[in-house]
Amino acid sequence: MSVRVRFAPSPTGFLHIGGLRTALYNYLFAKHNDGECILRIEDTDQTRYVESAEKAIVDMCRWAGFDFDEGPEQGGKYGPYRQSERTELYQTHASILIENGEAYYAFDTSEELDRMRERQQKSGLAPKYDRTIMRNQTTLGEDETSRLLAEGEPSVIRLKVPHTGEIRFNDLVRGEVVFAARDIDDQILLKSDGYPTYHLANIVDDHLMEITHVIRGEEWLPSTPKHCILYDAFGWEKPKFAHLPLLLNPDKTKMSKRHGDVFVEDFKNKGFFAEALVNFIALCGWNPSSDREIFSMSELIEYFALEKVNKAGAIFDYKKLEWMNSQYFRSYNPSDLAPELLRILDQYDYPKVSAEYAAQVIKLLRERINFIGDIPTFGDYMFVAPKNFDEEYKSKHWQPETHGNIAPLVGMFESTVEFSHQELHDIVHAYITEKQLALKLIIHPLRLMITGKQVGAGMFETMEVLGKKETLSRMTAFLENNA
RNA sequence: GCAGCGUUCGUCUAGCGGUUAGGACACCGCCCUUUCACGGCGGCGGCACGGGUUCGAUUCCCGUACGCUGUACCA
Repeated sequence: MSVRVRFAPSPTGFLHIGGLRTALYNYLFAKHNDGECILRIEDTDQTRYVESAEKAIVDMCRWAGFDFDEGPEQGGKYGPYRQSERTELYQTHASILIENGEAYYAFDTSEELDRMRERQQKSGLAPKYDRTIMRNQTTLGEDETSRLLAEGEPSVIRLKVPHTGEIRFNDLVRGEVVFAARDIDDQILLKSDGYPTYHLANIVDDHLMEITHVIRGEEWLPSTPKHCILYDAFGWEKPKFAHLPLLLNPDKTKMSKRHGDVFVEDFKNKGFFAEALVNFIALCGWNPSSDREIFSMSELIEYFALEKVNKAGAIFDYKKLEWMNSQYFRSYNPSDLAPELLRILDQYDYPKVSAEYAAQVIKLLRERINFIGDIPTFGDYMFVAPKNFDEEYKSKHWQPETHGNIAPLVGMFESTVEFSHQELHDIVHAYITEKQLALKLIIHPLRLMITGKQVGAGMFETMEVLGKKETLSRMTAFLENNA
């Protein structure tokens, strides 16, 4: 049987980075096994529904470099892929459970439930629906239940959990997991608004869509026994389960907005490359037992194995992500990145530059920064002549005799043919040899005059990219006004 | 509270009874050098604790501690 997995997000907002990792692991597992990865939208909570969320989720997965084989957009023979379009399915399946005696109607109001939980907590008991004292099919009897239903009394359908023995299942990440049946709650399956809860919808859909492996976050581990009971109640075969470790904040709590960026959009906007982000989150909780850090998507697919997924949660190390981004930054062809730099440059007041020039600037500066988006600020002087000059740098390297040492160079640079870094290098070295000067007496003043800053790429390379005209104009202007 | 899960350098991790406990990020130092980086070299730094099992435990078992998640007519 072919592998079929699903990513089943709830469309309540932007895609969380942890959600992206869950989706990615599902995708990697599916592709590693030549199987299908399905997108299913779990929009059964009307109160939390966000219109644009579904598109945002799909867009971010595409940006990250993967897509789904079936889903609301692609379609497929197991559709529809939005749970809100499958409500009848859940209702008929809930009815089957009622008829089998595996589920029952309940009429309790939320106030009554609150009071029940309060009482239980006061007496030190775990809050749990007490089937024997509440207003439901078992306490009210069949006649009364039918009467209330006929009258349109608001009702829900609850799972009749067999409260003896234990529920055990094998988790592909954690091994055998055991729960005592007595601790499992009579979960609501169908809400009074007619929509299913996650638990019912999830099981019905996974079964009908022939999902073979349920790969989801660890937060679902405690409700998995309920799902097992449901599969049994329907008489269905269970899929294999794999619960992924959580992505954590630095304080080890579940990664959340309080501690900074958590949405994929945030990382995209911040300027991270999709490949770097994917590479990084793939390695948060999984490792192919290698000393390598950099993996392409196809390599991730090739090596991915659920057996190698870690059990413990992983703190999201932003610094390491930045490092990884810098690795990708340096590996790309500058020309391919030029259009993106041009787009970023549009937000600044600099004169327009060509794509070729942009590529040269990328090549020149990328080893010094982590983000392509840092270029306009770190390398502002590549786009506009400096207005301010680093005071500390100037006082350190511009001495009374510096003007005299530098001035002759203007003419020499003027007479170059190519203005290449090699040519500039040769000229300067010949000059300092003849004048018996240390290179630093020339190179730092040049950097100051031309860039205004004390940090940057190699000076001759910088001058070459800037070009003869611009370089000389900055030098003469500085000599006249600031020296 | 109850339940489940988890615990190797600060962080991500390798390890699946015998290793000088390996790599990466971060940090520190040195080298290179035209500043800053990159790169190279080196350093710092870890098996939560206590019992077993075993000739031998980071590794297997049981406790303890700590942490996390769950405990909704949310997913």
